Amino acid sequence: MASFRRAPDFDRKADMIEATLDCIADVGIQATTVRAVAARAGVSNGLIRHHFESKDRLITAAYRRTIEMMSEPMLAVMKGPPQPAHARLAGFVVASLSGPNADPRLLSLWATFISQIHANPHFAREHRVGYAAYREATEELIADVMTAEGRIASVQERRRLAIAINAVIDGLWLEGCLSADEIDESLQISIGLRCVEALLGVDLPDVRPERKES
Amino acid sequence: MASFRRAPDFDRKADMIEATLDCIADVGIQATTVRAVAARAGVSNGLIRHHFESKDRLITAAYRRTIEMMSEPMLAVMKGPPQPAHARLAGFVVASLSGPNADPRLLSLWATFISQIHANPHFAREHRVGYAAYREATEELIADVMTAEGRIASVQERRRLAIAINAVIDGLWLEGCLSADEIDESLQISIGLRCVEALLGVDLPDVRPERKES
DNA sequence: TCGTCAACTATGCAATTGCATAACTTCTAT
DNA sequence: ATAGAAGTTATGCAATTGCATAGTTGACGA
Repeated sequence: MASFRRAPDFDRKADMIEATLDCIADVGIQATTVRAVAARAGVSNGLIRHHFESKDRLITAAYRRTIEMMSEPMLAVMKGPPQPAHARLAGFVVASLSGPNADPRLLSLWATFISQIHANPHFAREHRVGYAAYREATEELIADVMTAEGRIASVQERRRLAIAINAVIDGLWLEGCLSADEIDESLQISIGLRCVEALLGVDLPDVRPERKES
Repeated sequence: MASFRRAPDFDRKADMIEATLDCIADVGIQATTVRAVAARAGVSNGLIRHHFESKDRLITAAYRRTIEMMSEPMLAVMKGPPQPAHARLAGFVVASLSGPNADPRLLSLWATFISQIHANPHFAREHRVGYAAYREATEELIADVMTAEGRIASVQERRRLAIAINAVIDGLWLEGCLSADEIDESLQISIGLRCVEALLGVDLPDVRPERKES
């Protein structure tokens, strides 16, 4: 029979998940069949079934990976080098609206999963968990800024602000991805920063998006 | 053969589009087959093919209908009774975040189509046209407010503001629909109004969401 | 009344799809 | 070495799906 090479070092499961995401982003969820994913991953279709209990599990894994990608800016800010609170918040805004996050491909993926949230309990779970963590992190950022300002915000107030700020960032991200060819990225960023400043009643430092290492 | 009733009065094509939307919102785009739609519409599956050139056309028609629904608040404000500019803008914000627009079902539909925009040229077209009209209307609202304030905004400035305001509203809408059971609608509205005020540097009148006639 | 056209149903088919199964290959522990 | 476990391929099947086709029914003008 045909020969093959094993891939014990780099995880082939991750390859398949990546192929799934490519497939969904390129041709949509409907055309994302087990065979199509297998072809992209360069493996036989049987192998997918070997690594994933079912197609649904594969797609769910792809969703989890998407959430992971989208949470990266937040994680980078939270776990990065210590910074003043204001700079951290500004950095979060910038990272959310530029770099890998500003990719239309990511929007396609996100929209695909969001659209199925209420039709697929697995998705609903992944979403709930991911979003809660996201909002809590935002609340923490806000609380730090408030503390640095010498102000005190109640729990409700912090939550309200977190909702508002997340909404603004999400909306700008959405618009930026949807018309990536028309809308200037740095414009989105400055709008985002200005909105956050207005919502919190603070001044944020001018942060430039980091240049990616080539 | 089985008997049937003709429906010349009310448009059966619209019925099928509605059934398609129900189907997509309920069970997702993948489970939205011609047969499933036909069953929901209470017709034979052959009839769908009779009225629509292909399944793709049916889905595209459903997308157009969705855009139509989402544009309704804007249309209502633009074509409604004459109001002061500030009230019109406020009314637009409120209508966008409450009433039929705050329905999670609408989010599912929107996300479904958005996710396929770049995989389906028909969708891309529908989206581009619909969104351009939407942003232009927002720009008009903004220009009117500026005029009423005795201020003058350049074309670039108006466009920038329209992008920002649309982003804020979209983001709040998104968040509201995604966690409709956790987030208070009137809170979203007040956040939206406050953001718009901050972005434009104006005060908006306090507008309550209109009670729908029962 | 009757013919004719559009609305509508019923049925079938070729292609696709998720999944199962069996066979083969590589790796690793002993 | 060697056996067994795990990775991998190839193949097949039952179910589904979009679409085509043929036939049936109702509306309506002449």
